[in-house]
Amino acid sequence: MAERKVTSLDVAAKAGVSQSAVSRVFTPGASVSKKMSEKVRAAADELGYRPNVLARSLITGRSRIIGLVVAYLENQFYPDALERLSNALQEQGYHILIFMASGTGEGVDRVIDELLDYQVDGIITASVGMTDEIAARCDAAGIPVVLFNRGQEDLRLSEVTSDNVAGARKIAEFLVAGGHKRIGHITGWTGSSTGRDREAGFRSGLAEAGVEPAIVLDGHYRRAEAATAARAMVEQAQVDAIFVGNDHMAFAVMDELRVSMGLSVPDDVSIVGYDDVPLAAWASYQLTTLRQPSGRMVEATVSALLERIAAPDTPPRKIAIDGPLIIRSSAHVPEGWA
Amino acid sequence: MAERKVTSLDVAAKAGVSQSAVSRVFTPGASVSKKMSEKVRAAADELGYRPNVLARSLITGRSRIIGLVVAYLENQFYPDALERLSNALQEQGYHILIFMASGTGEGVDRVIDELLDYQVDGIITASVGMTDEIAARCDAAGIPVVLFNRGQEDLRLSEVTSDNVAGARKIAEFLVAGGHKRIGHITGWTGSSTGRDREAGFRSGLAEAGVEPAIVLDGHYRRAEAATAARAMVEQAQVDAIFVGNDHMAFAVMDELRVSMGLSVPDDVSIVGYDDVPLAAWASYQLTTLRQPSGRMVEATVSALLERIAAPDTPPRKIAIDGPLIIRSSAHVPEGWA
DNA sequence: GCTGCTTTTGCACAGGTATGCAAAACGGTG
DNA sequence: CACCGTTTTGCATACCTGTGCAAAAGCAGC
Repeated sequence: MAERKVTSLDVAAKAGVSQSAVSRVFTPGASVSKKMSEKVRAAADELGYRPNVLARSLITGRSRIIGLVVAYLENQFYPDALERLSNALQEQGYHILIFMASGTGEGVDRVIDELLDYQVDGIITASVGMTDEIAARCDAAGIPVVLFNRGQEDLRLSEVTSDNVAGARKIAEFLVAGGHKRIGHITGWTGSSTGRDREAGFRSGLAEAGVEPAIVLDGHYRRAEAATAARAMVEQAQVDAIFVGNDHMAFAVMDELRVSMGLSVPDDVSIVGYDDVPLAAWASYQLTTLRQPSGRMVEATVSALLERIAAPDTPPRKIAIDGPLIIRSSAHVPEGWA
Repeated sequence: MAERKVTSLDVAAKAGVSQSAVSRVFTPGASVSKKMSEKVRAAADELGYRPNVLARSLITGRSRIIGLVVAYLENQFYPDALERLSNALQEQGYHILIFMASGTGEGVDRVIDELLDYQVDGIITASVGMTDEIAARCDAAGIPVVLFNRGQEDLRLSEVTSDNVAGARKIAEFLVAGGHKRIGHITGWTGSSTGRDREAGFRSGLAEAGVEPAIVLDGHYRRAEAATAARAMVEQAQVDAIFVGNDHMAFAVMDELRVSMGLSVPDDVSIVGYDDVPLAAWASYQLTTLRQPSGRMVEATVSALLERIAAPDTPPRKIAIDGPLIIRSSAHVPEGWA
């Protein structure tokens, strides 16, 4: 009952030609006469033949598989990016082998090893870093890596982020112009480049206006910690505005302030996020936030990756894409900023 | 500069043994002496050797890759399920090749063909159906398929859903007990089994209490259509409660009613959803909803799939898992239901 | 029909691994 | 040491395809 797999040899026999002829018919750009092509395709269709991609990769050395490592999908930014990435790569004939790396460090390395076992043509990590050792491994194996939404000093790795420093600076200007006097910041995880860059940009933006942040707490990109931090900021530091390190946390902050504490956003406290995930535009939140242009970030990621797959000698690229501030109603809007 | 890939032959040469010995050392359950194992592993470590999974699958006929087809990731239920699926399969040594099939029908078939090209060991589709033809193809190729959160009459396909009929009936009872007189229903897409089953269960639950739905409109599982439908229900049919076909649409409905129309939920209109995605528990929504136990659904999906991979003669299974009604504050709570 | 040129085809091999089978090594007993 | 039963090892082959090379076929012109 287990139907034997139909191979190119079966097709060749049926069509009365050689196996290599069959192979050529299914290899774009190979030399085949029209008559041969028709004969072979007819036989193939009849038998239901399709080339075995795995066997093909074994000989070409290209699997057309891209490994994707992602930490968690709770933050809507990542499923959104995943969907775009998958579509973009599918269009180029590549496919995504997906791995969850819940932890950082240890777990990630094991996961990347498994990816390499699958002979992937390239690796994308979403908001996940790599150890030096594993970066060296990928480099030695000739497999290009692109960090998506995460930076790392390593020169062997490409990276695509938004311009976090400039973006956060823009937010600082916006809040200062809004007349806020006591401004707090809930950082993303300070162990991540995005978290650090946004904090740095924000501080420098404030400093330019001669302002100090009233209070800065680490939110670790987690809802619960962000909510706790927000409460502390209001109760202990009397902030009138908070820049939250990403939208995902900002929603928790808004919930905590409005629902649990009975405050008004933005009348009592202005909230600004970072990412502009789809949720930010929902009527319940109307979050003012800095947009990470995920469409363009994905484009850049894909082209940086494919470029290095096609020409391995191309040096890795570090790309930072600028994004606009999307003004909604979670923060007081200064004159002339509408 | 392109480092040659290190193969089992290289390791064999270095360790002074045969290639088959190396293979056996890396094949669990093969006959190898302790000394041999140590010698080979030492050489392998030194060279950085890891078995080529693709070459292995070519000969074993098992790729340890599972194909996952998913329509869209905007509804939080799916990223959540994807994360669980990936973790569960990873634990069993399987990995996920992911495909987006935005459209239905035509597009899905092409995508599944591509999956088959990759010699996947099994296929999971999330909220995506299959044509007869492609189901036959998978069956002929001996590749088990599990429909996740979607039913289909086809006997060759396994399926795992929540018990949509019973769940929706529970919701009907709840709303009737709550004293609602004019109850509306925004269906999920009526072209899907989940949409139809929920509608049927809901209608039968109402009927049992001698109640007719005041109005039923198709929301197509889309936010915009659900919002429009909700407005129509209130303005034209004066409903005092709406059962919305899934949480994803329910959030849009709540936004429309509360923010755009200035109504109170649940004082003016009670809202009940279906899924219990994480968002439903957020303070801004506090959505009363029927929980689809995604943890157990994923477990069932994985075991149904692996079971058929291990023993191809096992018949496909149709599994419907019961879920509890999670009572929060988006709907009036009848006496004794707390 | 013959020559020279271009296109098409077949042959044979390679890519990296797992596995059946037979030969070799091992270990214990008399 | 010879014997026999059990492990362990190596040899050879298979999995399915792409591709370099040489042979064959096609074609145009005389």
